[in-house]
Amino acid sequence: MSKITINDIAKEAGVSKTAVSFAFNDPGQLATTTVEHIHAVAERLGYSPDPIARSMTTRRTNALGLLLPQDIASAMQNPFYAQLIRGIGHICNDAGKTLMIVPPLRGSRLKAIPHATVDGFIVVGLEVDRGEVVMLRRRSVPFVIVDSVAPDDVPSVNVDDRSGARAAMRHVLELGHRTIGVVCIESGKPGGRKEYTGTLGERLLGYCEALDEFAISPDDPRVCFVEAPSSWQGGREAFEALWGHEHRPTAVVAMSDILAIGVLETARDFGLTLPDELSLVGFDDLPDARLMRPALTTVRQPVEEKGRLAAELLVAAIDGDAPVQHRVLPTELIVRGSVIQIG
Amino acid sequence: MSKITINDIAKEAGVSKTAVSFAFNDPGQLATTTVEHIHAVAERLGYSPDPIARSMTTRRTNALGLLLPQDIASAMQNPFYAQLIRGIGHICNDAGKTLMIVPPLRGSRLKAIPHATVDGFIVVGLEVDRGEVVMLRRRSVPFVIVDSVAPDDVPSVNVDDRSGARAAMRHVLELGHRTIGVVCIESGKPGGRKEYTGTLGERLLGYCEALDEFAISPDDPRVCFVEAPSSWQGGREAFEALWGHEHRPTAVVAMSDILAIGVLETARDFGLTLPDELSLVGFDDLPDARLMRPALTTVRQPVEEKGRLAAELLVAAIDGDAPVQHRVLPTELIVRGSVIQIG
DNA sequence: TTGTACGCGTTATCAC
DNA sequence: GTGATAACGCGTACAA
Repeated sequence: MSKITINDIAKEAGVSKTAVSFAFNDPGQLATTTVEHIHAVAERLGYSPDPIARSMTTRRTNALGLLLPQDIASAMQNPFYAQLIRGIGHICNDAGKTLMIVPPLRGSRLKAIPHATVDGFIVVGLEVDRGEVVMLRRRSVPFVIVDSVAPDDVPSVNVDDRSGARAAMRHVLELGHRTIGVVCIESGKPGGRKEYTGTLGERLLGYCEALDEFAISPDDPRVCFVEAPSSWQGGREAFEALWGHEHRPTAVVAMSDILAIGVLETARDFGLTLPDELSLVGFDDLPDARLMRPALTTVRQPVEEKGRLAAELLVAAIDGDAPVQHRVLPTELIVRGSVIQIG
Repeated sequence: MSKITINDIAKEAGVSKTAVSFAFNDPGQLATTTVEHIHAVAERLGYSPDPIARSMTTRRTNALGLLLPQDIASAMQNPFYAQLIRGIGHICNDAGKTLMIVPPLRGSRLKAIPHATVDGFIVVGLEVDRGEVVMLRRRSVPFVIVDSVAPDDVPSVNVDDRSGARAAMRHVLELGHRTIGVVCIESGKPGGRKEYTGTLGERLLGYCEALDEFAISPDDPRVCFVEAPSSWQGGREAFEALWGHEHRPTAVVAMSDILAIGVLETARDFGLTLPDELSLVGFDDLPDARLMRPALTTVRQPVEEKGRLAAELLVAAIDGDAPVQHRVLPTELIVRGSVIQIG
């Protein structure tokens, strides 16, 4: 029994394809008895309209795409994405959409873009070369950029990373720390942190501004920058690098909570007691941050709100009524127990 | 500048549609110069093949569907899904697939199934009535069932919930606890836990078997069952219910870690010290379980492996070479610090 | 209610 | 060996 199509139903019910279509999509156009008859036949034969064929003419899939910068497994390890997806999910729910997670295809986002059957994309972690933007334009589907500066005609959602980062570093400095490890998120680009742009650049700038307020140069030997992928494992690597460094830090400032968590766990493995022997501040305010012991002092960014807003803008763009918006959401330092006064 | 189609390219390049199609999909069929010419034109005009039109003929979307029992936002609050998705993600990565998250549409999974443009579904949290199975058959796409008993001809992945649950309850009993709160996952069905089937039923059975080993009836007044949705919030409700109960438990056994976490946090809000004043055991072994203080004693189920396996089976089914498999993965009690000896 | 054109590619089959 | 012609997939939309 191969696939039942609308033709099978039309034939069996003795009506036209159009009638069958109406019976499912706009029953008001047909006599009640006809509708019932068609439904009965469809039921009996086990007919279900092919969603692809439908999309072909409606030009709609009712799916939003989330274009990831990395494979799904890595992304899902980072609670940031779970939260972002939650935000997007609220809108999917309201708007009756599904969510397609689109990872790079054979290592390339450019390859992934042309294949996804979605009505539009939410793009996170845009790289500096921005080939994606070109490719997305080519697809001629709407898209929304998250956590990167966007072209004027492309909606975007960002947070005030710089202020948040500045507040985090300032807090550490105010509590007397001067030997500080800074864990940066690896950009994947050559040039390292000198070439940071977008979110990473803003956070780095914020850190440096705070250091500057305390008359500390980023090149001061007591301030040690390391880079690591934003993951638990990355945090482990970062701690190991910092701990092997000439000046062991009294405080670690991390660009993400997941990094901070990795640092914390590894520090513990090394026999350290926190926060007594090492202070720690993160960025993101994941749900875990509140649960950890010590509870993590961190910078809250409204990740869920970010997802929600991005999805809203995307749905609006898909529906056509889209005054392009560039939104910047606030960040906030959340002081918990992971940074102590010293000196 | 409306949408560029294959016809535009063919016309502009002075070739047939076929040639353009070949240039993209099977360049070997064409002379090198022709291919280059076509690519140049496509580049200049900004052509990108429409994935829907392509799917129309290939009958492939290269998307796996994950059919959720609840809306995306709720699901993503539960780390179980993040982990499951990680597992699926590994296979998506290897097989070059995307992952479509399909929540109920207007409250109904049955409505969601016909609309998703996917090559197959992974179905979690199947309800007892199983209308989904009928609808999925109608769609005539392959599907794999996770965490429910499946028809013989449908692949499935389950874990040995009963043994795990039995081990958890036995552990609590062995350490001397006799006044016990059991937090069950709400099935959403009338009849409550008496009507549990599948995963929930197995876990409940496991608990009861362990109680039986200690000659305790499930109806013993010292054993108090409550039901709550499997979420942080559900854990809160559960604790409040248990704490208002006549016999305040010395130990709480929860059907999921996320419930246990909610219980723990709420207990803390009530001023309790854990594990001294309340022992706690979960189920799942989420990453958080290890991080919490006290670290959570729980039953590990290989969630990620479950996702991976389900995706593997689905991909195999899609590709047609599918000897139907019913897999049951093992569970294991992980003893950490959240249950103490009493009496 | 129906007939029919149409959407946008893919893939035989066929001609040069 | 290269490339074109035309049928096909499965619904929807518009005129009749």
